[in-house]
Amino acid sequence: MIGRSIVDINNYWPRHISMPPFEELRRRITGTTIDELNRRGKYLVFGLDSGESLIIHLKMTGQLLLEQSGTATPEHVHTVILLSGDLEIRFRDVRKFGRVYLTPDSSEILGKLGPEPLSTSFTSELLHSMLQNRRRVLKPLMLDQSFIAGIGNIYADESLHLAEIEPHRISNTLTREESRVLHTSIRHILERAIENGGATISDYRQPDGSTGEMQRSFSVYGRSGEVCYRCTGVIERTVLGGRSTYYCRSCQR
DNA sequence: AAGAGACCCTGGATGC
DNA sequence: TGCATCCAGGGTCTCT
Repeated sequence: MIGRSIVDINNYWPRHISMPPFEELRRRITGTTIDELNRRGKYLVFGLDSGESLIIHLKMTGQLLLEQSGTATPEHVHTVILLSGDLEIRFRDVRKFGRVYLTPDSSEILGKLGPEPLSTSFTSELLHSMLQNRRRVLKPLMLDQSFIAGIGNIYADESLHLAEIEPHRISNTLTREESRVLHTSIRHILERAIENGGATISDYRQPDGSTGEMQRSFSVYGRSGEVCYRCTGVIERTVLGGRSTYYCRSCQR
């Protein structure tokens, strides 16, 4: 996509476009060229030669498909960005939770995000001090994108299990050693998830259409009633912060 | 400050 | 087979 110009944009589900209003967004991106592609947390950032950023969040079921114009369009494509060279970016999104933003200042959208967990500046000491400065239930805090950017429900549970830490723990009760282990675990799980092409439970696909394989490596997610791989405990499901939470009561403390 | 619950949506799985 | 209910990888908003 880099180097291609944006010829036009079509939208069939108005709420997909978060800001600005669609016709204004259309006017401002038509004729621009995609200079760079970046990611921040769970947001995809298209840097345009106009200086503006086109930002997309896929939420639960969003997919970006780069395909030739004129080819069969799958169901649930709500926004299409037409590129030079008869290519188009099709934003397919069954549940319609995804969003598109255009802004001259990407910090307007990304400014509230916490640190990138895989960056060198995200150290164990930083995580520990961040945890000490809050008094919140740990698992929902890990899902708070303004605390750390990019951790989702699956990887929060998997990280906590690897770290042998109970998801209901209050953040400022973690010892320095526990913070260190959690830090290592988060990084380990995210790196393995990337290596494995993400987790396909139902909708997620890699850019080439293939499924991810990380779901094969789940230790707790979706395993309620099954035996823990590390001890003799049984994985339980509970709800924390409104989200399914899987953990082993006997080895996560 | 932080937690609970509603809400945004569609579709698949399960139970009766 | 049909219908109701629950659940889902995310995130925002209101109320308390």
